[in-house]
Amino acid sequence: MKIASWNVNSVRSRLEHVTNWLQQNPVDVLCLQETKVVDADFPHTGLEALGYNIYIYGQKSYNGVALLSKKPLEQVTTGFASILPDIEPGWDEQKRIITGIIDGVRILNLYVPNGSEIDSEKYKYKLGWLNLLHKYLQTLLSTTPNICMCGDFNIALEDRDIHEKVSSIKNHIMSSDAERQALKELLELGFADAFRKFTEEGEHFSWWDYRTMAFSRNRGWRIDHHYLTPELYKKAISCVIDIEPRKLEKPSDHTPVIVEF
Amino acid sequence: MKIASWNVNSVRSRLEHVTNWLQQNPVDVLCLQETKVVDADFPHTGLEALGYNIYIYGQKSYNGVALLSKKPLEQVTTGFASILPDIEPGWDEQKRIITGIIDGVRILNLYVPNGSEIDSEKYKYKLGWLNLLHKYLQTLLSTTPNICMCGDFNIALEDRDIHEKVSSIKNHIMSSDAERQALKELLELGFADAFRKFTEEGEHFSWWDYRTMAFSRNRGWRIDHHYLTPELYKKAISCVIDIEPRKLEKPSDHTPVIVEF
DNA sequence: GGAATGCTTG
DNA sequence: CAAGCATTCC
Repeated sequence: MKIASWNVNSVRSRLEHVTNWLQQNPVDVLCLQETKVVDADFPHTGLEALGYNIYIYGQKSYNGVALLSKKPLEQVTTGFASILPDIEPGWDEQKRIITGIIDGVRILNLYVPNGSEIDSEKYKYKLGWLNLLHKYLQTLLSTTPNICMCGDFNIALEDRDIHEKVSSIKNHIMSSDAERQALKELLELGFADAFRKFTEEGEHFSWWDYRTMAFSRNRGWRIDHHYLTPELYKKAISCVIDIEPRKLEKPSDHTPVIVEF
Repeated sequence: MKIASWNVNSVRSRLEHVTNWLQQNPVDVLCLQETKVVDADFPHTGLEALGYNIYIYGQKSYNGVALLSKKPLEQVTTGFASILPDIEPGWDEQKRIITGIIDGVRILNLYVPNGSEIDSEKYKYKLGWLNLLHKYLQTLLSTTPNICMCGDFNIALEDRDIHEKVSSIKNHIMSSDAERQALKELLELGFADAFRKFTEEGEHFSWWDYRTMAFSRNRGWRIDHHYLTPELYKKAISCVIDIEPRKLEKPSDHTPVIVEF
């Protein structure tokens, strides 16, 4: 089974890239982030024509996630509150989580907040969001032990996940201690990085800023991840970053990552 | 010699259409209107690669005209004031006129004001502008008797230049009596419509509103013209509208018109 | 840098 | 409907 994750930075702007990529890469499930569209306006046509079932959780302008799956997914739920009914309302105003089950495997598609700048309000929101995700995962694990948690984490866990020029900067957003610590604590629930099962060296990235020719200089960050529970991690046979879509005209700033197990 | 006129509705948005069209249609001179760009930002590259000399008279956001010519043009001048130094300042704030000479023929490239609505301030500006153009032409004719005056006139001179659905409406902008009269008075200086030398029937248009599917219904207007002084008119061997560019993705609302003499 | 919104123009 | 602009976000 192949599960891909791709922050498309507007599914409507990227529709042709996504459909072309799926024709070349007919993965079982594609997890999209930053769809930036309300559900009523999601571009079903074209994706459904390729044989995908579509599950969406979107909003206007920002955020938004979607699951595309060849086989219908079971138990699709969106937001935190469906799993954690007692949380403060407001946490689901930003549409960032969608999950469903395929062949007994829970696919969890995340768009973790970016955080803007260290110590900003958005940074605090990011840490609070990750804290809530911790509880959310505990609940999920109690019923579905096999989870593929993937998406745009907006966190590079290690310095080798960041290009040389920036990996030395202390406390950059997406690599600050508090964010990394919060992510590590999630992973200690029993998740391992599929990409690092197969590739130890650095200079492999999934996101390059649009500015300052970051892509042509390969000044990127690996912030899109697939984290697998033990049984799935054991079964994983590959995890690759496909940088081709980043080379196209008007690309997303992210490129797809694909795990196979 | 082939002289084309094309209101491109932003030369930056239409750059690929223009370069592709010029490769298929290597005219001697291409007159562009509504370039919508300041001279510093005009996209020289690509057009110069096709072997064109570029003469521009642009402004931010609105209007703007340009001449592209295989051979260098002589005596290129822009605006009214270069020819009519005594006019009130202000008439050249909107960049709508550029002219130059090739093989003894003066090419005059115009973007006549649209006028918005009958009796509006913009309508009065249009009539004032045409009145000034009259004086401008008298001066030009005294030194260069062979003139190809072309561009977007924003006037359909006769009812056969407008699709059936609208040609009955009295006093529509672009076909009101005062505009037509102003244009006729210009032509009485000694200009004739190159297109009508070869084609008598209606239903030939050069502009279709983006709205209401005007192009697919062929609800257009013929408002882009080549008006020739007698000797050139005699020499004219064709004048055609090329509707192909209007069929492309993200087209201009106008399409090129080409005269050959 | 690119996509979103809301604005103005044609 | 499709340009432009200014603004916000990442």
